Amino acid sequence: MRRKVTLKQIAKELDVSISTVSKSLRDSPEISEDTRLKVQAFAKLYNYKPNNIALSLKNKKTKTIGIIIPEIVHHFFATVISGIEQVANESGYNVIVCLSDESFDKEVINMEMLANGSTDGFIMSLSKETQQKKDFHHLQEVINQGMPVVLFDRISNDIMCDKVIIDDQLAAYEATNFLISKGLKKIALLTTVDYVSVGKLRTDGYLNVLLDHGIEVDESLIIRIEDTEHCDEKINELLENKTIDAILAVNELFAVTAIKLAMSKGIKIPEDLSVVAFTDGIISKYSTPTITTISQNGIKMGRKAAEMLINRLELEDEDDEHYRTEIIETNLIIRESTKS
Amino acid sequence: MRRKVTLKQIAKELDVSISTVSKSLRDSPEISEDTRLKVQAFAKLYNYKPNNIALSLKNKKTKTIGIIIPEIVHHFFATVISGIEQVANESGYNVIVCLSDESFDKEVINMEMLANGSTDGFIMSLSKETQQKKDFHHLQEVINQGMPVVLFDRISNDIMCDKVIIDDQLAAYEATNFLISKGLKKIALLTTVDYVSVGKLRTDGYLNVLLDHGIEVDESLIIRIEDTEHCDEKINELLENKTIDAILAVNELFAVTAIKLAMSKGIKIPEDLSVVAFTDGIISKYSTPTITTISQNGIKMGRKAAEMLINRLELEDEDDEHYRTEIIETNLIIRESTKS
DNA sequence: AAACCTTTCGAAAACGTTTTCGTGTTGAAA
DNA sequence: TTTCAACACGAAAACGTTTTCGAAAGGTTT
Repeated sequence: MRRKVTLKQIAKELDVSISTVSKSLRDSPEISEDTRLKVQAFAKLYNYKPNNIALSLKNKKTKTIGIIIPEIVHHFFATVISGIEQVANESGYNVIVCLSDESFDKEVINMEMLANGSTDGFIMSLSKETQQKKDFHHLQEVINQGMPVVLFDRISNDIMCDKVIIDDQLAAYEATNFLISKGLKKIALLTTVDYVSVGKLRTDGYLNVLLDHGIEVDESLIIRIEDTEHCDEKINELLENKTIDAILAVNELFAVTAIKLAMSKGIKIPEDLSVVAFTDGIISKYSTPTITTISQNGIKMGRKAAEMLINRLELEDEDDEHYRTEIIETNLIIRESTKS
Repeated sequence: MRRKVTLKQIAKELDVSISTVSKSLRDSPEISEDTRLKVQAFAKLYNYKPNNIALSLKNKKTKTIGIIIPEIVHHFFATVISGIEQVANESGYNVIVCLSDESFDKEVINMEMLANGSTDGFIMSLSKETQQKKDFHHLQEVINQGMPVVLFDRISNDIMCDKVIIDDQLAAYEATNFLISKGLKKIALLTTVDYVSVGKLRTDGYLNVLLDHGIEVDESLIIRIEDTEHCDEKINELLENKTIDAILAVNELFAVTAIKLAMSKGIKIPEDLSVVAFTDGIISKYSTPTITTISQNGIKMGRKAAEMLINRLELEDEDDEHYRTEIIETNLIIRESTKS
């Protein structure tokens, strides 16, 4: 068990000062070639690598990005992390991941843990509970301390910081418009409860397009699903009591569940019922039929978020109070679940 | 912008020494109640929290676990991280995630980065390239330095450390046995190239069960798929040239692809062809038909790995050279893709 | 020989903690 | 009054770096 070697140990071995060793390894011109080479050779032999913690303490920079997301077992969030990690890696940053499990308290705890020196900044997506409570003091605190924060997907307009989102409202509008253009009129919406920011926006887009086409909104076609447990039940209710042409679902799970239930009732997809879902993930690509989706490029979202954060970290301009909101374009990926 | 307050600042404000402040906050009996309360009140007012980096440097412990996995956009790995994070969180540890992208070099770089003080130990799953090259010097180095390492899923017997796996061979044996018990004989195997440890083991299990039942092994029924690009092609070839009863696939993707291709050829599942897949993920649960799988509980695997690592970290027994290999039980989840 | 410059190195501070040890003050016991 | 313990606090080291500044040694210029 050969423990890591430090500058001090090298200095002692070679009978020089710590400063000399440090300078030698950083190729300082202050040091004669003789000693420089000697030190470098010795350091290489013992595989010296500077201690990151000591560097962090000295430089007041950790080269680490904190990511706080509701959950990781969710394809979209996994792709975002992947995107973040890509550009973080390119710039010599590490990422430390914390999960809030959709809990406000866990979000706060994690944030406070990481804020005490562990990271240089945050990239996060708000938990459901946080969005519901509208309590953002933990974010505000961190921002006030001068740590940059980038929010993505589940954001809040109450927080002044950089953001990266998709235009949920527009995407919902266009997707619904696509269905209407196929001659479909009775379009149901499977969405979440309104306090989830993206659910609300997608619902708004759906409502707007109906309005613009002079289609009367039938509130009973809008199903707000709180938790996935009651998903089946509520969708069943819809399918049995209403005759509908099409479904817009705010996520893959709602869509695939609806398709399965419909097919089991003898409803043909897409002949009798067209389905479009948000979030282009694994399920849509591999289910039968494959599902037409609104792509929500998580990789790109993660990359952009990381770029914005690192940009702010490297810019020592301190307080550039000009926050940006980047919008990642979506596009409709047409597959088998919609009429052609 | 109110920066974080330090002991030194509090000491200056209150006109006491740094030590007094530190001791007061840690409720040391050395300090009089007067000053103790005064300091604590002041600290609370300014929301003092000790700096993690400074603590790490002092204690030579970071309370951070390094996770290095091939990729995160993969349901199984995401669940493992989730499991790790659960117990890490319970014990006050953070996790820092690095992705190797199946590349040996990235694995080495990430490991060296984290090994220089950033983490107390590692939990990892080897990249394909690493398993192919059989070069584990980076792992050995870290272990020699006294940092504990726990390998999961993609492991190597050449490395002496704690491990947590499923019994791939047994699971493959039992799954194939299940197919045979349904009267199926011509069972194809969709597997990976042999250097992927789990692929090899699953193949072995498949071979053993055929041997035990006196079924002749038809090498042309064993399809070794290197990259997912040629997946379709190779499976098509199999379906067209051979008549088979059943398929055992070493992952969900191979299984769902095979099912789709088979159905497009008019082959009925499960009447004409039964399919069993390794890794119980999202796809199997939501595809049509749903797929019978061998559950590989990622959460449990992650939890166990984290427990083993933290155990070693907290045990200051130093070198307990007695390494364990934990086996997570699997079970067959029977769904629609197999005959009943 | 005096003054000065260059080269080469070391001492020390700094980052923010914790902890050991020393020390001054007070009160009580001798 | 002296002695001693208890109490309350501060100085300093330590963790591992980097960097500023000072200084010794040697050589060069007047």
